[in-house]
Amino acid sequence: MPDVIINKNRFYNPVDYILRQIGGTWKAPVLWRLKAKTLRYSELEKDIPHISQKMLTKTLKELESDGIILKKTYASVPPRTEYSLTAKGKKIITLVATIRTTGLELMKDEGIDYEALIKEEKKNAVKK
Amino acid sequence: MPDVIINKNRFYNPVDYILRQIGGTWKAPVLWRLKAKTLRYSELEKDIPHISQKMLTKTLKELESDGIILKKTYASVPPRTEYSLTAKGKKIITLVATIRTTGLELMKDEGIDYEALIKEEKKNAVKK
DNA sequence: CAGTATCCAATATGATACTG
DNA sequence: CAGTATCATATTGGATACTG
Repeated sequence: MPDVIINKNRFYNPVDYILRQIGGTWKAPVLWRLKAKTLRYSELEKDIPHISQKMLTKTLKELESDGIILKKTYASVPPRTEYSLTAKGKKIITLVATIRTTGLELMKDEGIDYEALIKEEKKNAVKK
Repeated sequence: MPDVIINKNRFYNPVDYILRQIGGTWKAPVLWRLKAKTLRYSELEKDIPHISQKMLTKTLKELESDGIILKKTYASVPPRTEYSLTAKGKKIITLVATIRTTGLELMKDEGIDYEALIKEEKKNAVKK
């Protein structure tokens, strides 16, 4: 498999090319929440468990510079910023969904019904 | 999305669960070569560009401990070791193939025909 | 609200030398 | 042949304090 240079970056193969854009801990959680809607910085921060402010900022910057999300800033007071998927982002979210499905399957092989856990979580959130 | 603990490891979501097993630079290149055949350590090392001996060893260990590949050692002289995909590995290679396909598509969007590059490389290898 | 800046620990990767 | 061991660097991620 030959190397390829795209935008001054060297990739070893097509999987490398994808994983450098959506790999790591935080890309997928952000993209997943932007799947169907535009969200503000603070909404993403509130909705993604464990993410630090630094990692959210960094992740958003990289996704934007890779052309996967679009950032819109409104010069209101206080300032407002909204993030949404680009056309490329919409292609990529399909892949994320596939990875997620395989994850659910392999978890099931380990005896874990993850989607049931999500329902549980929602129920408890409502109770509160 | 709730956390999940599998084999003493905490995962944030199903994508995290998958990427911790096949993410990074070297998992996919190794798996891709084991897709249809059993290979020896030295064959993998020869066939994967840029990989260091240390990273190959580490990658093989992690894939084995995650139940994705099987290691067979033959006590001949000199010793021989063969690696192959497990049932779980075969499920995972399907996903790797999908990631690869998306990678090829996005590369094409950047104006790069990666599969043509592979053919070129093969031709040059034969000429030599 | 939407970030920067700084310090720190852990992990990923590479380079080189050595071994049962 | 199939690895270990060691040293070094870069990147990832967390914690905390600060800002237009």
